[in-house]
Amino acid sequence: MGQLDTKQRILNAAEQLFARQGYHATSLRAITAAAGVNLAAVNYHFGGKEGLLEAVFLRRLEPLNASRLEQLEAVLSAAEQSGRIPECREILRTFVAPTFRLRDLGAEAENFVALVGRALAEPRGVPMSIFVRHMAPLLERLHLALARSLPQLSRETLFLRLHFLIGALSHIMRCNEKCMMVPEGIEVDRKSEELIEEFLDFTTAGLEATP
Amino acid sequence: MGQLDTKQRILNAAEQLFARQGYHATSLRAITAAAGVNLAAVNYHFGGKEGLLEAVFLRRLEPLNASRLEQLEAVLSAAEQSGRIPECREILRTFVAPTFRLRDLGAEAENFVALVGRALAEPRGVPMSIFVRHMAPLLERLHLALARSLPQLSRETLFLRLHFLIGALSHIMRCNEKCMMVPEGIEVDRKSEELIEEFLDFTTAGLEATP
DNA sequence: ACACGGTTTAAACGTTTGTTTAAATCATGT
DNA sequence: ACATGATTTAAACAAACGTTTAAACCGTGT
Repeated sequence: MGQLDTKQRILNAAEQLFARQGYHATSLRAITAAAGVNLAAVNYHFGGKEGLLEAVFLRRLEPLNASRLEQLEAVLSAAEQSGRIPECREILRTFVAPTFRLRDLGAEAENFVALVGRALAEPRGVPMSIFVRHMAPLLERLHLALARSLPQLSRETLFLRLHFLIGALSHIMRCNEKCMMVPEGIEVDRKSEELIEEFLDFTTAGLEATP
Repeated sequence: MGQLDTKQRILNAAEQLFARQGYHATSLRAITAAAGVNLAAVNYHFGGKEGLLEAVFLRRLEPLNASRLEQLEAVLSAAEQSGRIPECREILRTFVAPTFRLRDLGAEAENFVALVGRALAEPRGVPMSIFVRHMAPLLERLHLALARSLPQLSRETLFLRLHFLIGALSHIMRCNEKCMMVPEGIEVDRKSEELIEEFLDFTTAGLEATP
């Protein structure tokens, strides 16, 4: 009990601080103080700062990617059974929707959303490499599915557009509140489902644009 | 001569290291060592690490934004004189093209491109706040111009889509080389002008999508 | 009651951080 | 040639970093 409790409290505190300040700018002392545990607990339970970051990622990324993969395969096989080419928008939805829906799981998960969004932007190194290691298989699967859904695009163009999409997604994910400079009197607190459709409007149009 | 030389060498080294490792992960000792100057020179010439970062930004951001603003006003007034509504793609081009063209100015400017791309992603704090301070006026101007060019969009939707665009831009700017995980045998070394058009294809289609 | 392995604790480890100091060096104008 | 102000230098500063240590603590099974 004590063990799980301590580990969980460290994970929660680290998730919040990593998301808000970044990996390098967050000290173990700040994390353990916020978690109310001893400084050495991080090295005892996670082997060090780097192991802690990986654990923070894994805790939520594993079920998230499992959900994404499951939905993707469902869309693909449903299309295949009815002899259709799967729609680009539906493929994207399997990747995008679980991400946005994380925000509805409470403030803790929202921190994770910002953290993931930031991992794609942090300098090459620890956070990026850890994240890529756990995302690469899913991304390759997605790339392949999109290539079949958009045969008119060259592989290079599709690859570029997929990265435009990833950039847009990671940016909007790390700007959960008023991080972005809103010009004046604009309400940006959309429901997650609305946000998903807004995002799909933009990105499917971009992906399907005639080259 | 000695002064300018020292300041310039510090700026170049800082630009490169900040871009590659991030602000917090780069030490003044690494910068001064790479620049071949004394450690104290940073505090003497720039007042500290934060002042150095601001100087790195300002050196290139000022002429860059001046160029962007000049082109934007040119497009707007040309459209107004001929009684047309300025095209969305041309408005975007004034903002996007000078950014991509920086990559043709040599490896040094390329580091700056990555640095700017990263500033939009770094944790809230020093780099982000410095960057926003120098970008806000231009972004408001751009937002206004797009609102006129896309009257069918609600202010909230336009605002969201503009952020999708900024996210895509900053992402592709910080992934200059093989930072992104390319699946297999895909050549992504596009010429800047090709990249601009690819980016405009994607983002104009996204912005103009029917809501 | 006792012993034992897992856990927590306080303290210290050696490094590295950004910044400061005071002396040395340089360039420049008279 | 000399004096003056700007620049560079080496050295040191306190503070904070991630990590390690050894002792104290805890619950559990015998």
